[in-house]
Amino acid sequence: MKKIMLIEDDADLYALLKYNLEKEGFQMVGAQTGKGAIDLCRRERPDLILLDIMLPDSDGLDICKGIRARPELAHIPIIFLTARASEADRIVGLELGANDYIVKPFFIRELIARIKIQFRPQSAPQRTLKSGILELDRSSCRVFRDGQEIALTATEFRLLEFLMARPGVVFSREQLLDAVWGHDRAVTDRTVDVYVLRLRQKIELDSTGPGYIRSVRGFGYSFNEMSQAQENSERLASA
Amino acid sequence: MKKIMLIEDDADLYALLKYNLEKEGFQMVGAQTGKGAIDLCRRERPDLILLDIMLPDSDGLDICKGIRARPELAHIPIIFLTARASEADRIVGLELGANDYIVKPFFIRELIARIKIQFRPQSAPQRTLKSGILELDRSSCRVFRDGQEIALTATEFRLLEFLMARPGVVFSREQLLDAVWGHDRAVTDRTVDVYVLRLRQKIELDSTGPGYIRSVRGFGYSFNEMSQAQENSERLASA
DNA sequence: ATAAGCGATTACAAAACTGTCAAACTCAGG
DNA sequence: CCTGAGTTTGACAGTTTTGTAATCGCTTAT
Repeated sequence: MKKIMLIEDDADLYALLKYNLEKEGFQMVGAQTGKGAIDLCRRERPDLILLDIMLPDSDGLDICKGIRARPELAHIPIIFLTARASEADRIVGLELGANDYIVKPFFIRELIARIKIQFRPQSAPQRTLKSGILELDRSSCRVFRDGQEIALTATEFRLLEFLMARPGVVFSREQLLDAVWGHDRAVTDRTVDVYVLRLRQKIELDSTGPGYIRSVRGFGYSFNEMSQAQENSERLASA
Repeated sequence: MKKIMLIEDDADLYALLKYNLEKEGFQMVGAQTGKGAIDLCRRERPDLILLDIMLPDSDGLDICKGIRARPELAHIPIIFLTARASEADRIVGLELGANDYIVKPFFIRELIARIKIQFRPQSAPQRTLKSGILELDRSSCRVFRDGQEIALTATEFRLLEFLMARPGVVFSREQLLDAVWGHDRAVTDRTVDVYVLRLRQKIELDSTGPGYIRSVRGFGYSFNEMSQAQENSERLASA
């Protein structure tokens, strides 16, 4: 459960937000004053801070700055809630390290949606390609079969990566040369055959039956799409 | 340099945004139509998408859904630009996976600030990086192996810092030059080899077997991810 | 059945890559 | 101005990777 710290001096708005956000499943802690907000933060370690800019005793912008300056708190997302709608106010707020800036009056449901965005795991760009027990990790340039690393050369890796990223699609030798070797390269298309062979020798479990790479007579090659059933049976075969 | 894709049918607004964002240092690509936006995305691989919701030929919400549905594009942040200001519209947009929702008319500078938020590294950089008995302290610019300080030069330190902060990820010599030496620097990529050599001489325990820095033939170098088991055995070996 | 066409396989020489070394260069401080 | 640490380049050798040609073997069409 996520813990949200709410710093807001208007008692009505404070209560309204507390009620609605608790109903949404958040754990709320907070203060109606800016004094000691950073210490409170250090004690409570909230997952997000909702911060009013105009507080009676201190400036929300200063609190934001203070939080961003402490390494142990700096990562906490901050959302400003404020009536200051001028361009300058917005820019300052956002450039001070806030993650969002919501102008009063606002819709509660929009606030909730924007809070959830902060908690949304921003999915990393697809790191790994998987098919059955075969796994290709783009960032580390490694390939695993059933958890065991398979050593591939750079060209082999790029070819496999290209095909695995587009399962089922058939590519001519020329297309593969363009994609993997580069448009300018002057390379015989028979070269592709050799690399497909080398890949097969390294990644296929056995030479009987259809494997990962499919030859399409007269057209080229493709990476075999695997149905769930096939994937399962293969996983068994390797065990 | 970050690449932004702008999909906006209003020619005036399109030109205005293109001009201002290019001035801000972003590389702009775009379309004034929603048709084929996803294909364009796949080709261009932008780092962020600015998306008008009301397009003459298609719905921005559908485009957003389509992008979130493709694994290779799903990670790209999307900011909606729209005149639809109703609560329902905002909620739908945000819950569809958009990262921000800006209502027209808006301030260009606010848009820029909100774009920069998307590019901001979300988690605070760690003060110290550790891997096995190797420890790098960013604030004091020092490196320790098993508590014992290792003297590194500034460039050696930056290279090690860059690699240690991204364990397992392979970088080409060119990427390393960009990151450690700076984009402008005119330096041969053989320089990287020499620094890797020197780093290895300084930080590796012995020259047998794989150490901290992995050479990936044909690609570049990476810092070896260490499993807990490896870390422990290494700690023993050094004791 | 036969020939033609195409993919699979093998072997080999050329090219590329990395680790290493030593020399040249830069630049700040004494 | 000299010195020395830090940086960069070029060269070299050992190894791996790469592309090609030649051959084999299967499939298809005649």
